[in-house]
Amino acid sequence: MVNFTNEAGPDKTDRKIMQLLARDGRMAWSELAEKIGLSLTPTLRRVRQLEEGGYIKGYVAQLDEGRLAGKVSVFVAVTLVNQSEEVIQRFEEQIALSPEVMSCFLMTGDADYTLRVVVPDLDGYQHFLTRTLTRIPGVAHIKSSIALKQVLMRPSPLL
Amino acid sequence: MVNFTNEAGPDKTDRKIMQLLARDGRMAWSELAEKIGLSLTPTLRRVRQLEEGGYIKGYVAQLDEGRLAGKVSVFVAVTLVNQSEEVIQRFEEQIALSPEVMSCFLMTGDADYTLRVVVPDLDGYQHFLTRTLTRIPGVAHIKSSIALKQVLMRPSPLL
DNA sequence: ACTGAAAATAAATCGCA
DNA sequence: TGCGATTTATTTTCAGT
Repeated sequence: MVNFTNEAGPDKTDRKIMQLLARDGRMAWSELAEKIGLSLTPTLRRVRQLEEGGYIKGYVAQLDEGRLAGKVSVFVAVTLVNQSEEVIQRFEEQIALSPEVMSCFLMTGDADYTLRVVVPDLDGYQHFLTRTLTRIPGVAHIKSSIALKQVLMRPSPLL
Repeated sequence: MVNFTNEAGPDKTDRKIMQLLARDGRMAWSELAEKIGLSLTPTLRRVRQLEEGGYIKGYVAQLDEGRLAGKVSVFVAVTLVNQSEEVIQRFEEQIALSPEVMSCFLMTGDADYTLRVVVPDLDGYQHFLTRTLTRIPGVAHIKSSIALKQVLMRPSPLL
C-alpha cells in the first residue's frame, strides 16, 4: 500500500503552464521553467502530470486550414431517419473518414448532428454533398449554412 | 539579380511532414527525419519553410476542453441590428474577449454570426447570455442550439 | 517539493557534394 | 536539395536541501 492517488487537480502554476503551452506547444522546457519561475525539474514533473492526468491531451502543429483544405466552411444540420445504434454508428464512422468534415456534434432534442465541413468553394461542397453525405445510409435531411469568414477560432479554451 | 522567389508550394514530402507534425507537434526533428526518410538538415529546412510559408502556423498543446471549460457546446446564431463597421467591429472585439466563445464565423446571406460557446452546464450558458452576449451593443436576435456530445473535432485538416 | 549540476540527447549551423 | 560533422542548447537524471 502506498499512495492514495493524489488527485489534487491543477493549481495556479499548472494553469500557467497550460496557458503557455497552449500558445507555444514547442517551447523549450527551460524557457517554460523561466516563465513560471521554477527550475527545470519541478516544471517538467508538472508537465508530465498534466499530460498523464489528461489535461494536456497532446501537442499538434496547427496547419493552415484555409490554404490546405479550403476557405469555405459550411455548417450542416443533418437529420437521420432514426436513432438506431446501427444508423448512428455507421453515420459517425463515415463522417470520421471524410476529410472535409472538421467537426461533428450530436445535438440535443431532435437528436441530429451539426457538422462543420471545409471545402475550397461551393462546387466542392456540392461534391461533398452528392458523393459523401447523401450516400451515407440513414441520412434523411440536410440543411446547409454557409460561412465565408472565420472571425475567431481557439484551439484550446482560455484559462 | 538572384532568385525569382521560388514559390513552389509543398511537395509530397512536405505534406508528410505536416501530417506527422499535426499528429505529434513535439516530435524530435531527428525522429521526423527518420520517418520521412531524409537526414536532419533537409528535414529541418523543410519545416522552417513550411513555418515561414504559413502552412504551419504554430505549435500548440491541446487542452481538455470538456474538463477545463465545460462539456456543453452551444451553437449560437446571432443577428445584429445592422452591418455598420462600428457594430461589427465592437461585436467581434467583445466576442474575442469572452472565454466561453471557442469559435465565431461570419455567415453569408443575412450577414450574421454563428458562434460555438462552451459552458459547464445550461446555467453557465444562461449566465453567458445575460452577462455577455445580450450586453454587446448591436445584438438584435439570438438563436441557440445545444450540443451534448462532441463526435469529432479535428485540430487540423487531413492531408 | 524544489535546487543545481552532471550526463545524455537533441537542435542549429556550416562546409561541401 | 541533400549529406555529415561540429558547435550549441536542451532534456533528463541524480544527489542534496
